[in-house]
Amino acid sequence: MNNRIQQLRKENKVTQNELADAVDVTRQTIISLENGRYNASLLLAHKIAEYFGLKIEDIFIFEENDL
Amino acid sequence: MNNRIQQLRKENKVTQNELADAVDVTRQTIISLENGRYNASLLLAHKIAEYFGLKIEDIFIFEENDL
DNA sequence: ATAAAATGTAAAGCGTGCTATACTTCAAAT
DNA sequence: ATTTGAAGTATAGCACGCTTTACATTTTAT
Repeated sequence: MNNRIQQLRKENKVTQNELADAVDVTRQTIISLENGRYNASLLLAHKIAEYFGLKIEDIFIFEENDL
Repeated sequence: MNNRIQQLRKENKVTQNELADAVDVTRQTIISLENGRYNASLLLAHKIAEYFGLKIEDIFIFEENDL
């Protein structure tokens, strides 16, 4: 599963630290999400979507391989 | 976090088994989700939303307590 | 009333989301 | 040139999503 977190972060000029604090996780979690090491939990996905004022499906990209 | 899975399932006359098969998890997983024992993963939430033709946020209800 | 289908409970085990800590690399600013 | 901030890597450890198996209860249909 891919996501647009890094892109949105840069568009909004937000650092990993700021985003991490805003959604209440560590910076490592944001790094790992951006670099595709694992998927967000539903709750974290929701917090991130809310932070950017978007829907979950607008940020997280579900592909065939995710089946 | 609450969800409308059971409600949607009954409205659409779908059994737990049918839904479980459709989204490729076990029946126990559906039961546990409906009874609030844990939250779905982002991927499972997406599959369930897709199954019912809805957005994730239309099915999973995020509350203040989920902070 | 009885059989079958649907829903539920319990518990052990595995993989992964997330934390915590520590160290590294690169870019920007002074 | 050196400091500072932002981004990255690595690793050990805990919590939870999900599976598996087995059994119990409730609902539906005949």
